Amino acid sequence: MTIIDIARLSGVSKSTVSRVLSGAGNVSQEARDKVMAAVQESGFRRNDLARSLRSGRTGMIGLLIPDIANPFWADVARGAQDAADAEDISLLIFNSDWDPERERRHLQALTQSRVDAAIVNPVRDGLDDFLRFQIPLVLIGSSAERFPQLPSVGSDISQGVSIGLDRIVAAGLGMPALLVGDAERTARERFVAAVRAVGEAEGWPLDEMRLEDGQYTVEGGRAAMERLLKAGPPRVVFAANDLMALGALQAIRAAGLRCPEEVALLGFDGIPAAEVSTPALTTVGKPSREIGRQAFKLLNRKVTGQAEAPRLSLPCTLIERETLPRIDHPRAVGTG
Amino acid sequence: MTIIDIARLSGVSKSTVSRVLSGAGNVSQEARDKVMAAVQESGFRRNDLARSLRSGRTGMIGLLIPDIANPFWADVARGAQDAADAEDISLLIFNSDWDPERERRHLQALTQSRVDAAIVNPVRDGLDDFLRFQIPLVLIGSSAERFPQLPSVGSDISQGVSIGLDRIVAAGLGMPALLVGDAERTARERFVAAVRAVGEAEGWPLDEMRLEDGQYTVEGGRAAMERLLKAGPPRVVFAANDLMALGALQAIRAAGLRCPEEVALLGFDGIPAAEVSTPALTTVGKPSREIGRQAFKLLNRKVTGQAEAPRLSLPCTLIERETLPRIDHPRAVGTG
DNA sequence: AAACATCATGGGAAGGTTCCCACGAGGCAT
DNA sequence: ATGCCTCGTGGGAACCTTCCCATGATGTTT
Repeated sequence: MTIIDIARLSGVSKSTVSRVLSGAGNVSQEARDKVMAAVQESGFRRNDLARSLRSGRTGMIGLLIPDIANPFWADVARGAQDAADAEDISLLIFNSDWDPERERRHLQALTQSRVDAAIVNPVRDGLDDFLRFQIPLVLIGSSAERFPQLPSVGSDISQGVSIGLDRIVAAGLGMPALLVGDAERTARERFVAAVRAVGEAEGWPLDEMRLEDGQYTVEGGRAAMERLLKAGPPRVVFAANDLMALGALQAIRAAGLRCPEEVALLGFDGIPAAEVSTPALTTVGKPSREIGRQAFKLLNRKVTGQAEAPRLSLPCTLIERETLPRIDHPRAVGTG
Repeated sequence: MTIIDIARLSGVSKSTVSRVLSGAGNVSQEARDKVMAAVQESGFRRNDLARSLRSGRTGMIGLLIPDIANPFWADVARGAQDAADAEDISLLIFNSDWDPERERRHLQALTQSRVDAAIVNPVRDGLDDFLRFQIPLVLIGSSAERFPQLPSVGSDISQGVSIGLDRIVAAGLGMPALLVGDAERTARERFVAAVRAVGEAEGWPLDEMRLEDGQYTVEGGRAAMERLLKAGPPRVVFAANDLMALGALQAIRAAGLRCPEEVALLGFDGIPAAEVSTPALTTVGKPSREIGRQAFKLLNRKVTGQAEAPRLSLPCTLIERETLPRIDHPRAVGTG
C-alpha cells in the first residue's frame, strides 16, 4: 500500500496525494477530500522511511544518557520527550553506562540511523569523536563544561549552592559541615568551588568549614556522617547529593540525635527517595526535566537553522521539607 | 558519500561494497580489505534509511509505556534496552501517560516509522486499535491480561503474594492486615484475588483479614494506616505497593510504635525509595528489568519468525530488609 | 484582447541501499 | 576434453516518498 495506490483509488496523481499528506499548499478542497477518504478507507500509513530518505529529515533525535534507570536521567529523558512530542518528533534513547566504548558505538548508531540531531551527556574527554559525527549536538550534564565550544544545557550549581547556603544562613545555625562525594567526579569539585565562592561572600571561608569525603552512595553518606559525629556533631550539614544526605540522616538518627532540632541537614539533587525519608529531606532540586526540555528546544532551533545555540545554565530550586528548621520570617532566598 | 563512492574509491562494484558492509558471504578477502580501507579513510557511514527502505527491516523497535520517569517503567525500559543493545537494535520510546489518545497517536507514529515490532503497556480497552496496526506486538504490565489473544510479559502477582504471605507466616505474627490501593486499578483486584487464593491455602480466609483502602500514594498509605491504627494496631501489615507501605511506615512511627517490633510491615513493588527508608522496607520486588528483557526477547523471536509467542509471568522475589522480624531458622520461602 | 501571474495538477528523477539475476573463472567429476 | 557446480563479481530494478519542472486552466492587469 503506497501513495500510488491511494492516487489510483482517489483518481488523482501521486504528487497530489503527497501534497495532501504532507500538508503542503496548492491543493483543491475536492482533491483533498478524495485523498483523505481513500486514506481513511484503506488504512494507509505513509512510509516515513522513504519520506526521510528523500527529504533528508527523519523527525527523530537521539538521546544518549548514562542510565535511563537512574531517576535523574529518566527525568531528563521525560523532559526531552515532552518537548519533542509537541513537535511530532521521536526519541531514540541509548544508555552509555559511563562507558566511552558504548558511547562511541551508540553515537555511531545514531549517525547511521540519520537522526536529525542528538542530545548527549559526554563521557569521554576527546572531543574529536563528537565533531566527526556531523550531527547537530547539544550536550547535557555536568561533564558538558569540558567542551566549551559546543552548546549545552545544565544545572547552575553555583546558584544552587547559593540558595542552599542562603537557606542555611536564614536558619541561623551558623556555618555548615560539608559532605561531598568521590574526588573523581566533576560534580565534587564543582560543588566545592561553588561553596568556596558563595561562602566567601557570606563571610564563611571554605577553609573554616568541616569537610568530609565519602562514596557517592547512601552507605558512603552514612559512614561519612558517622565520622563527622564522632568528632563532635555539627549543628547543620550540607550534603553534595541526596543519596549521601539520606545516609547521613540515618547516621544522625542512629546516634540518637534529632533532625532538624539537633542536627539539621540539607541535600542536593531532588531525587524522589528524598520525599519519603523520615523526616523528609530538605534539598536543592536540580531542574532535571527542564534540562531535557530546554536541550530539545535548543536542538530544534539549531536544526531549523535559527540563531546560534548558547550554553544554558538552568536554576536549581529549594525544595522545602523537614530537615531544616522552619523560618518564621524568611529572609529573601534568591533564585539567582 | 554513498556506497557508490566507496565502490569507486576501492575499485569494486557497489554490490560488493554492500556485501562487505552487510557482512554477507561470497566476498574475497582482497575485496573486503580494499572496501574496509576506503570506508576507514573516508569516514563513510551506511545510510540505514535506504537500507531499511529496501530491506523492509529498520532494526528499531517501539516501546510504549505510561511514563519513563516512573522508576518501575524506567527499569522495564532499561531491561528492554539491554536486550536490544546486544542485538544492535534501537529503541523508540514513547510515554502514553495512561491516556488512550496519546497511546493511539504514538502507536500511529510507530507504524509510520516502520519499527519492526513494539512493546506496549495497553491503556485502552478496545483491542481493534492494536490489531489494526499490523506490527508484531508484545504486551507488558498488569493490564495486558485484558488481551489474552496477544503475547505478553508480566509479573506473577499470585506468586509474589504467595512468597510475601509465606514470609509473614514464617515470621509467626499471625494474619496480616491488608493495605490496598484505588479500586479503579486492575492491580488492586489482582492483589486481593491472589491474597484470597493463597490465604485460603494457609488457613487465612480473606474475610477475616482487616482490609483498608487508600489512594495509591505515600499520603494515601499514611492515611489508611492511621485509620488502621486507630481501630487498634495490627501486628503485621501487608501493603499492595511500596508507596503506600512507605506512608504506612511514617504513620507507624508517628504513632510512636516501633517497626518491626510492634508493627511489622511488608511492601510490594521494589521501588528504589524503599531501600532508604528507616527502617528499610522489606518488600516483594517485581522483576521490572527482567520484564523488559523478556519482552524484547519474545518480540525478537516473533520477528525472526520463531515459535509461537506465549504469555510469560515472571516471578517476584522477596527483598529482605528491616520491617519484618528476622527469622533465625528460616522455613523454606519458595519462589514458585 | 493580449500579456502575464497564479493556481492546481501530473510526470519524471532522485535519494542510497538491497535484492535478483547474469556472467565468467576455476575446481571437480565424468 | 566436456559438463556441472560453486564462488566472486557486477549491473539493473526495486523500495516509497519528495522535489523539480512542465502543463493547462483561471484570473488579473494594461
